[in-house]
Amino acid sequence: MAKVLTSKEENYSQWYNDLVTKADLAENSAVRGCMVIKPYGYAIWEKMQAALDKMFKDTGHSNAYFPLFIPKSFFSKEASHVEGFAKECAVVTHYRLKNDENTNEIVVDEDARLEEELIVRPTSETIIWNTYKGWIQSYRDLPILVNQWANVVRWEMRTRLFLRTAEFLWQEGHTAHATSQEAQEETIKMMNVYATFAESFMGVPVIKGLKSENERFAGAIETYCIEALMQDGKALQAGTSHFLGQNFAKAFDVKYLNKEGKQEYVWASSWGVSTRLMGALVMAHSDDNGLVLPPKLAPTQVVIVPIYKKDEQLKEISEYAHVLKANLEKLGVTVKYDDRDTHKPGWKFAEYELKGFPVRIAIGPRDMENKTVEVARRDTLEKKLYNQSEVEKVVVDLLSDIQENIYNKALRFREENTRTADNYEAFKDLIENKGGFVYAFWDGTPETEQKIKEETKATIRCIPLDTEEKEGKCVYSGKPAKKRVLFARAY
RNA sequence: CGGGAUGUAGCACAGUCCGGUUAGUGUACCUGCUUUGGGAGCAGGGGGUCGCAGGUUCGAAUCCUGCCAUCCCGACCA
Repeated sequence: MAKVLTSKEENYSQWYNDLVTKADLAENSAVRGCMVIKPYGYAIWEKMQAALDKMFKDTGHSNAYFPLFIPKSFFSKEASHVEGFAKECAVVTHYRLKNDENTNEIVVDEDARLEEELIVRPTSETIIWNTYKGWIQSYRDLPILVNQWANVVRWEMRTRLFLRTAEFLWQEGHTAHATSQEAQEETIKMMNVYATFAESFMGVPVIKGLKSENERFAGAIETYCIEALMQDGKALQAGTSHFLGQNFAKAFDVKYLNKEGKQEYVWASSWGVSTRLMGALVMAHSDDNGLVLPPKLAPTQVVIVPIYKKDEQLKEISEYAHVLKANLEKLGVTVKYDDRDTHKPGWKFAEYELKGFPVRIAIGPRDMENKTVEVARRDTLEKKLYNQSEVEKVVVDLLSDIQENIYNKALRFREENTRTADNYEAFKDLIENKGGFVYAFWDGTPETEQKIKEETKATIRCIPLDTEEKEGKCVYSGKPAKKRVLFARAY
């Protein structure tokens, strides 16, 4: 198992020191759990953004931007929504500072108190629906298919780097529809977009399903999700898509005139994924040598490292390396040629493995003599010699092979760690001693789910969409149950 | 906010129990020479409010009191 993100010591290891660091905001306060995303980490996020953004555009969505601040009154209009988020909100109360004459320190100017407090968005449903009210009059104005790339703040009691930070980057889609069916189709469509992204870009297999009532988004009728399994046997919610019904339309009085000339409330969906996905990427694929990035999301796919003793050797190698780099770039491959003289080849090998570069090409005097190069792949750490005449093709093929291989490896891991429990003793044993996903019958009540959570720390990750209904007995209560649901301990 | 642990150089730690030279090790950093096919070697060098405040003492990183912070486990959660 990879050493990443499993304990304190390892949390601060170099594994993700390249990606992120904790922000040192205050010496003496409750401010915690903020992260600085370093350039290399941000480059990965940009790759994710680009791929997701294209998928959103391809499904008819446009980007827009809404305010960071939400008036408290907007926030409290949807009852279960405000209840769900109330305990984790940052609140703006003042708009000015002043110099204190006595202490000569900068203090909050009490005269500049806001009449109505502003909430720093933990999610944007309220301010967006308040805005949609003005955009929608007729069925001709629908649907509205909008996405926003933004930061949000959730003042969690306990944070965890990448997975649950006080401030995080994400995208949130907010759509408005004329019919319930259309909104539900949108909800499922976006869940599928997320699943496709996770599997074909991140190389992380996911289970698609519905959240139980306990785990549902505050304000949603149904929450769809994708659940992934990390290498330490814990589950991670990787993305959610909510069918909001008419809850927000009613709260913000968003009605449209239908073809029959009748006023009707608008139907809604919202969906989001966050920088948590970077945590998923790290935890799903890393090994003891560091990150393993899927080629489709690696900021740089290939690194070329020259090996030389004399300057003339470097000059000769560099001439070839530049040609190789240009050839690969023509084929759409991103390449870095690292001819720094400040580090030795062995140091560079270790460094690029730590950073997860999918392919490394080493070229030395011996290669120049034999017209070969050494190609190493990150996922298996295999090294092979190839003729210089065939390298370009080899690399292109290798990149798609790596992409496929790391997905298959993660899929195999998930299959090996997915089990079924038919009684509570077996269930507890699996959760406690094996980890991973456990399928078990559930009677469908929140009470049972809560009891199981209290006793085992396992929660229902989702009610999977692709498993058949069949008669069974709840693993906890023994009452009749219709379906096996997916349990796991989760992040 | 409860339970536990920890705070010593950029990072990782030893020293604390049992007070006593100039606070140490690894790594990172700087200089020089030799090196370069898997994180080089040697020599020299810079870097410390020992978390903060108070107390005990001839003398405190070490003992006492208070405070602060961090991490892990819970409650909360993308």
